Amino acid sequence: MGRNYRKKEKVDKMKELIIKAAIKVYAAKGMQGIRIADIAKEAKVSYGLVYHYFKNKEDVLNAIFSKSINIFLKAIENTSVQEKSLKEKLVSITTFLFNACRELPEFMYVIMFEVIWTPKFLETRNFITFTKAFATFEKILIEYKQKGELRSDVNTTISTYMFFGGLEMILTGIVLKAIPVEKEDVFQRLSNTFISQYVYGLTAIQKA
Amino acid sequence: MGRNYRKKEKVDKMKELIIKAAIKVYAAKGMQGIRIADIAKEAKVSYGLVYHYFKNKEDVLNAIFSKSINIFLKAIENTSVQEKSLKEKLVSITTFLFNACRELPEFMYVIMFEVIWTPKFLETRNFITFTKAFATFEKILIEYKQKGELRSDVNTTISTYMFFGGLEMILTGIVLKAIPVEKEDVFQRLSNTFISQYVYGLTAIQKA
Amino acid sequence: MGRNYRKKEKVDKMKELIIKAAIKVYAAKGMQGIRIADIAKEAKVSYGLVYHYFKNKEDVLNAIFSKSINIFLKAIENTSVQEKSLKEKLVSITTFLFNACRELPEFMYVIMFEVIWTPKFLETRNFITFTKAFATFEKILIEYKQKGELRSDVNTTISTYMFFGGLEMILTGIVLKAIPVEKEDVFQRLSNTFISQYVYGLTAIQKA
Amino acid sequence: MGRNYRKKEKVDKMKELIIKAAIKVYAAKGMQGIRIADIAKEAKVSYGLVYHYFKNKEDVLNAIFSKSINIFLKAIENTSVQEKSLKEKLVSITTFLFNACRELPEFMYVIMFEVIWTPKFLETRNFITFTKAFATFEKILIEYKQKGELRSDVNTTISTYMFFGGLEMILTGIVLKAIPVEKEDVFQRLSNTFISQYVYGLTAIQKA
DNA sequence: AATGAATGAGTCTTCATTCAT
DNA sequence: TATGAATGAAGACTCATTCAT
Repeated sequence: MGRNYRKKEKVDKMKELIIKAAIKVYAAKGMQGIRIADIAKEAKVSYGLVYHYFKNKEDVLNAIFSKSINIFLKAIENTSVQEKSLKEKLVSITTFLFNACRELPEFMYVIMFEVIWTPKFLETRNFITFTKAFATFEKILIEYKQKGELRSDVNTTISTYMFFGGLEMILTGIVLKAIPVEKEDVFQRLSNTFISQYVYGLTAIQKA
Repeated sequence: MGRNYRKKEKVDKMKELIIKAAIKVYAAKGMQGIRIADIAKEAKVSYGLVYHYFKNKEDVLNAIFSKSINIFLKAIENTSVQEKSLKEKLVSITTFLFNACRELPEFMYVIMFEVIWTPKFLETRNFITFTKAFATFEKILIEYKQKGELRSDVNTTISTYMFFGGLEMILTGIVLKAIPVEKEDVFQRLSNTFISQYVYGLTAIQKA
Repeated sequence: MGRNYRKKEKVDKMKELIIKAAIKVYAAKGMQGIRIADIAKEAKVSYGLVYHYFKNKEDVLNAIFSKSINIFLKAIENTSVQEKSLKEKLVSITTFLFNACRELPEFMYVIMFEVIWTPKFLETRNFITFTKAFATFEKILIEYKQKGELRSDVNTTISTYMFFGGLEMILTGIVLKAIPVEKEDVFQRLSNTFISQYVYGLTAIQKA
Repeated sequence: MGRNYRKKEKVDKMKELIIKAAIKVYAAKGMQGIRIADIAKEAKVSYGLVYHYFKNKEDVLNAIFSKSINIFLKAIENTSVQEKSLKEKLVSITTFLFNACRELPEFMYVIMFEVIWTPKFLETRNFITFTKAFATFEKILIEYKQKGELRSDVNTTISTYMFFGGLEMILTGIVLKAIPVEKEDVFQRLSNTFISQYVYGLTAIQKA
């Protein structure tokens, strides 16, 4: 049992190694450009070895996605269970993702870019995973709407899509350097600005 | 001259035919799956002919993008010159894109999905095209902010990204049927809901 | 009859035009690189027209060869019938080819380079044409050998091959600019040197 | 180290195998006709493997040339360092090439035919390689000319070109069976005849 | 476990040739 | 006669995947 445990640990470590390399390649070359040979090179193993740990290329791609999406899911799920005001929850998610964008840009790249929208992926459980994340978020909105803290005409589904869509686009802008981020504190300010705009939209009382 | 005119017309017609076919294939199979042979089949021409009108595969891909992105750009540019209230302008753009989504779903697919975010494209002028569209939109916001119609702490850049990000995500949801649209009038309602949420965010006076 | 004559004249003129263009392309790109489209472009006609005047590509290639080789053959045949000393005859041929090399470098290129040695051509009558040229030259040597003007151990076949081989290599050197020819008169000197070496050999001290 | 040595040995052996096959195909079909698929078939490997050992077709072609030309270069270089009379040196080179022609006809084919004269090759270092070979040979002539053993009006450059041009043409004639060689000893006689003609020229009665 | 040699299906791309106008 | 649009066979090249060592 101890031996098997060790073995499994080794396997996981190798898988991890390969996935990390794969994500790097992915971020650099995109869905089209990703090649098993490049992943192996990046991971400094032979490409034959990749097939020891993964069934085939699609299996690697799925692993990339799973690994990346989990960061994203964790951010939302952790938030939803903590007792906080709506704004605090949004700040929590947003901050998490902004930080991830700074610290794990490659992972964010994967989340934001192609994998998500590739037809192949849309047909599989990956899309379902994403849908779940959206649903988890929407539950938060629904809860606060029922409490009467949101305008009654807010459509929680639309608002959910706007949240992630807006956030994704901003993060994209940052990753692509279309939105410049010279200093560390700019992240904080961008995050605040985003949330203000979003929350006002949800809660505001129409100007008379 | 008349002859040359006719000829150019014919060439354009053929290019159009091939691009349309390419977009269909693209929407169906994605960036990875697109093959010259399929495009030719879809267009009901030989694949040799594709090379008569386009230099190579990348050239076709660029044409797909140009054609698609233009729909998007037109919507924004037309709007910016017309004299309307901010909300009217947003309605104009949004309505246009919602309609496009219904009437030309394949084009919208291309705009929203992979092409945009493929590393190759991000390196080229395509990203610049996008950036321009964003800048055009931001000008509208800046104008109204200067008129004092927006909250003073609105960051027009962030708001621009939120507009397109949110809109894109909703349209994506619709295209992927994650957001159901049974009846025609639902489009109108979704559009209104989106704009309300967005405009309140921009203009609202904080609840006391 | 007059009409047909005119017509034939026109056809020949067009064929000539195309062959000349073909030779240029050939000299520039070699056997591998030659394309009907390039020939047509060089001749400033449509590539469809090439097929009016030639059955197919091979037909054009054969025409290139025939046209080029004829220059070569003429030089030898004209010489052989004129009453001259051996050396005069050799001078005549050599001078002619040196001049051709200067005035029609592209034709010489074709003669000297690939066409001749391409397996396809070696199988056809082209090789025979060449063999005939050699035989014509050898007859001259045989004649003078019988007159006792050549050493008795001269092998006329070998000497024939040496003549054309040596001459070809020198012309090649000139065409490829490995042998520099700054001034016009260098041609004459090279020609003389070649013939001296051919007729008298290398050695300073003559056998008694 | 032992392992790496073995590995490199294996790689070289495979490259050798493929080049040999390529030369055979080349000799049979010429520059135009050579196809990776045929090389692979001839070598009894998959064509994918050819790309394992060579970057692309051109790389294979270059290898063919390098391999072939080396035989030729060795013959000249070895000769130049050995202390012998001029005639002995010429015999040495000639004999070597005549033997090569008999024993490795395909290599000789490559040396003599297309590769050398293909524009692509003429632009690259291949032509330089050839030029070097010629220069090496010319040095021998220069040396003997300075010793006063050659006629003072001998142009060593021209004589060099004549040597290789003549030799090449004879070997070509043999390879193409235009010069018949029924028995082994004919080679020797041809070789002697060639050298005599080269050294002593054609003429029976020497100029005083 | 690890390597990378070997395979070959899948695609892009070129270009000779045909044919409608 | 002249054009060039249209065709598709041919071949280079890539790369996921297998397998012997």
